[in-house]
Amino acid sequence: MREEVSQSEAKKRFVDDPLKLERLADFEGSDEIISTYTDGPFTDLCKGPHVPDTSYLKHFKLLHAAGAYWRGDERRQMLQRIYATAWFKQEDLDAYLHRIEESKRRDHRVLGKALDLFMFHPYSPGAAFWTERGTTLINTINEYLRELQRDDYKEIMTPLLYNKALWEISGHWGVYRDNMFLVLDKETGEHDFALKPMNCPSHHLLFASKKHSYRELPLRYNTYDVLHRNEVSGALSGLTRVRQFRQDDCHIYLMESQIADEVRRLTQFILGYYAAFGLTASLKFATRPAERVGTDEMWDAAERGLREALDATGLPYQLKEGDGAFYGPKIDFDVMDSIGRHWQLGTIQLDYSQPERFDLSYTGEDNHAHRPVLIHRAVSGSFERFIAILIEHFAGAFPVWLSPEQVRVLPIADDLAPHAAAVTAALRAAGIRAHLDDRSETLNYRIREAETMKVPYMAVIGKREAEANSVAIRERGAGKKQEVVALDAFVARVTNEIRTRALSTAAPVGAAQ
RNA sequence: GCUGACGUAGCUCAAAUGGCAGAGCACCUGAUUUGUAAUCAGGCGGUUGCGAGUUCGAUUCUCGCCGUCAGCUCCA
Repeated sequence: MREEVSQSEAKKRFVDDPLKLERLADFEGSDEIISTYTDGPFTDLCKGPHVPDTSYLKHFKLLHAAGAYWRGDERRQMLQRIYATAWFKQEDLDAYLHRIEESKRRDHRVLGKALDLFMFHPYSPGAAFWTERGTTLINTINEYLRELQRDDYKEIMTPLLYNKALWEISGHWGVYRDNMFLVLDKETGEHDFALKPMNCPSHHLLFASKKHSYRELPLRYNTYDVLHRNEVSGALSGLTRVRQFRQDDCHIYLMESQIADEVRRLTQFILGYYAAFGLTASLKFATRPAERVGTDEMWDAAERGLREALDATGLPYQLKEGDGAFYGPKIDFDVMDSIGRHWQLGTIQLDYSQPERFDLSYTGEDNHAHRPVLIHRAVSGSFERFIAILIEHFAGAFPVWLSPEQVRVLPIADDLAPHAAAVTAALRAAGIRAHLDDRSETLNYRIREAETMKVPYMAVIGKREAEANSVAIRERGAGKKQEVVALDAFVARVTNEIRTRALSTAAPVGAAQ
């Protein structure tokens, strides 16, 4: 039951509760309506709304308990917080719990170990070790990005370590030094160097190293360099929150008049990239935050430019007032995975500030120096986090083009191993990541292992197949349903799926006995 | 970083009230030659995360450190 009370009445009711009194004191003198809710013997101070009484909450489950700081301040006392979830219908509760279960089943930390993709070691907390299979996964994604960016982008590599003078120019030294890894310079005895936490300053140094004509713009530098951010230890979590990572980072130097066109291109580029993984994205437009650099005129121009560009794409987007970066407005890409979870991945950020700080310029048509506008762009965010999302999105069962191992060749008996080796070689020659498992284990054992490792295709080779130069294909998850096809046809089918980046395996290639 | 829980073989997990630490899988050896999700037998494998303290004795109790997890905070 809701009741609106006066300031003094509220104070009287919660006289034994110092925390509630503190909260009430915040409203002193304001016209905030103070409300309480009562259910049975329990009365709480709350803005609401609440359900009328707990009979509405028949379908609930307690989830977990944890400490939480009073008002989110780590210097304040810790309160016990109990998490629970409640739904109007049992089915809804079940569906929600099922989704939690499903998330657990797909946990990239568990699958990463089971599928032999990566590991962590206490000697380098927050930094992944990538196994051969995991490295293959990264490289495959990387190759795809390189292909997409081959024509219009200039891929560069810049140092990882910089003198603090650079970070003073960029402004990181003052505000973000605590989150940077500092390195001792033995000649000065000071921590004068730091590992880069982002790429932009180094890109600006390269840009500024020579004169640029307006004809070169937009100039797009992209990189996959390693970055380090010294996250607090308690924040680390699997691949989603790390200290060392790589971004598919890009900085675009351009004229104001080119913003709309560029943003449209970038948006299409990013959405197309997600689609290759079966991910759909929604767009968010974030405007000037309260704490920001630059003049209002600059922000007006930047927001107008970005907004017009966004409108020109014809795509729907959500407005997030005040959520922009301190140096400029941005478009964020919110991706939804196969079980309906949302992840913020890509971003397009307009920046008038850094070109100023780094005194960047290009020579215009009028033969005068002009300040370029800067766009920061990331597609996957970090590779580490993106791979974590992909692992959970696919539950480890990657489409063929992404799979670290695409085909496992299984001879039925030892005497077929030489032929199976030749088949493996033929698959590899066609650019297929194929492995031979000719251990003298039973066929069932080896099939089980290939299924467990989520290899998309098993090519079983018995006497009949060896004689006909065919393979008996078993598809991941398809059980006993096998299909015997000529080796050539199988090669054609797999290479085609790889080339087209098919998300699911193709329909049977038809008769090829 | 803060609060709490946890850390046992490569992995998943048992057990131990302070008194010789165990299984399955993996790995190795041998036998088996397999037609679509675990063949059989034997073997190897541990200062119970690290370091101190208490104790006749610590894997167990205490303290510190490292890491992981759940949250909080943070995320340029």
